[in-house]
Amino acid sequence: MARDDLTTTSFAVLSLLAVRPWTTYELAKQMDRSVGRMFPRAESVVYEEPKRLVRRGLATAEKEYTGKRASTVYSITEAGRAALAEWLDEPGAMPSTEFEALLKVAFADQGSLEGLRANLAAIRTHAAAEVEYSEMRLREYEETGGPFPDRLPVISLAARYFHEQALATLRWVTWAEEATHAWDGVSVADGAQVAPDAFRPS
Amino acid sequence: MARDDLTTTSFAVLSLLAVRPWTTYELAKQMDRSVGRMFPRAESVVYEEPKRLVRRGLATAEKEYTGKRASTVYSITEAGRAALAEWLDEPGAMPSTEFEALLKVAFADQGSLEGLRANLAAIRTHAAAEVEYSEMRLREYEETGGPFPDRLPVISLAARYFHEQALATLRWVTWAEEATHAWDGVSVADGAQVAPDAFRPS
DNA sequence: TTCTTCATGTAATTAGTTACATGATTGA
DNA sequence: TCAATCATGTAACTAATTACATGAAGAA
Repeated sequence: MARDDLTTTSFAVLSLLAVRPWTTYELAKQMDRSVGRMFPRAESVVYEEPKRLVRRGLATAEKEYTGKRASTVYSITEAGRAALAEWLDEPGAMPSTEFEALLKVAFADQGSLEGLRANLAAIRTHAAAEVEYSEMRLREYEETGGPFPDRLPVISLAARYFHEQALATLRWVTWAEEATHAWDGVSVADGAQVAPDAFRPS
Repeated sequence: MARDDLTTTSFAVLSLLAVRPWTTYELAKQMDRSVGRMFPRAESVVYEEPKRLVRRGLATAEKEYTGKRASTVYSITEAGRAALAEWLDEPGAMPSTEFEALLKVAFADQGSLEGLRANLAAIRTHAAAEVEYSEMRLREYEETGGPFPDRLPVISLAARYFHEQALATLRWVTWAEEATHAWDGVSVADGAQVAPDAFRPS
């Protein structure tokens, strides 16, 4: 008897199913758009999860056809809603971040100044895009209410989190680029200095 | 012939070895203290990596004894420094975050108001601890220069990133708790509202 | 003497990734 | 007719986690 326990990924998919029924294809897109920002998962995983939920009785599958092309629509069951509510009642795991580019910044003194600058530039580009994206989403919510207007109270909480984080990263990288601007090298010996305001954030 | 490619984890360990030689035990501790914040890994992984580096010729191992108790000290080789410098020259991966508690906030309308509040409270506690911790670290760097004073220019860049992020999360959760304070329920029907300033960050 | 820290592993398991493959439908 | 999107998978692989186990040294 294969045990397959429900993971956070399972509940992420179940959460989406609680909003409305979706095909796996739609689910994969939607994971990317919404859930993917707090819990990114590969497409292939998202395709497997609904089946597991069906095996557990938390969802049902229904085949539909567009001409000859088949698609499976998954819906949440009452048992699914109960399991979801139970899961939601327990506080979740705190954030865990992987940030390779920042790791390279922290050990930039073992590399080159160009490497450090290239890394900071890449982070800046990404952060700027994130800010733009999150502001676009906030505008969309404000103007149209988004695809699920009745979910806006909770959605706006999460949306604002991403906006704050993106802004913080952009502020940081702006400061970091300025702080390293005068450097002639990557180590103290070669002309790297601690910024005067490094420990006294303005 | 087993191929074992170097992962970001490998380079994380190699980066530490570039600073000074360490035993696996020290490495595991240090990963937790420094690298672990941008690239968290389980202890057992950290115990395996140095061996892989030795196989690749990027590090050397030397046995030492404290009485009868053996420990292995790993050191970086010239080839190791070269490989590290090469890796540092390429921009690294952008941040990827898993945040289960926020996922629960985003779908709180499928649960209970108590669940949402408990989650926000847990996030607040964690964020406050993070702010405190990062400020303690910043103070330490300012006052003592930290364990590697010559690395301070790059270390202070990373340290300030964590501080900014922690502050941003704390600001957000403070706002979120206030925004949900007047709610009587978790859905619009039950008395959840979009905060007046949800889309206009002050 | 007892607890904590130092010190190093292994075994079992799995969630997840990457890459590939296939074919239908729709719109330009 | 061609590209993009819709729609769904599988195969191979592995990095990583959790949990357990052992024993020495030093401090209280």
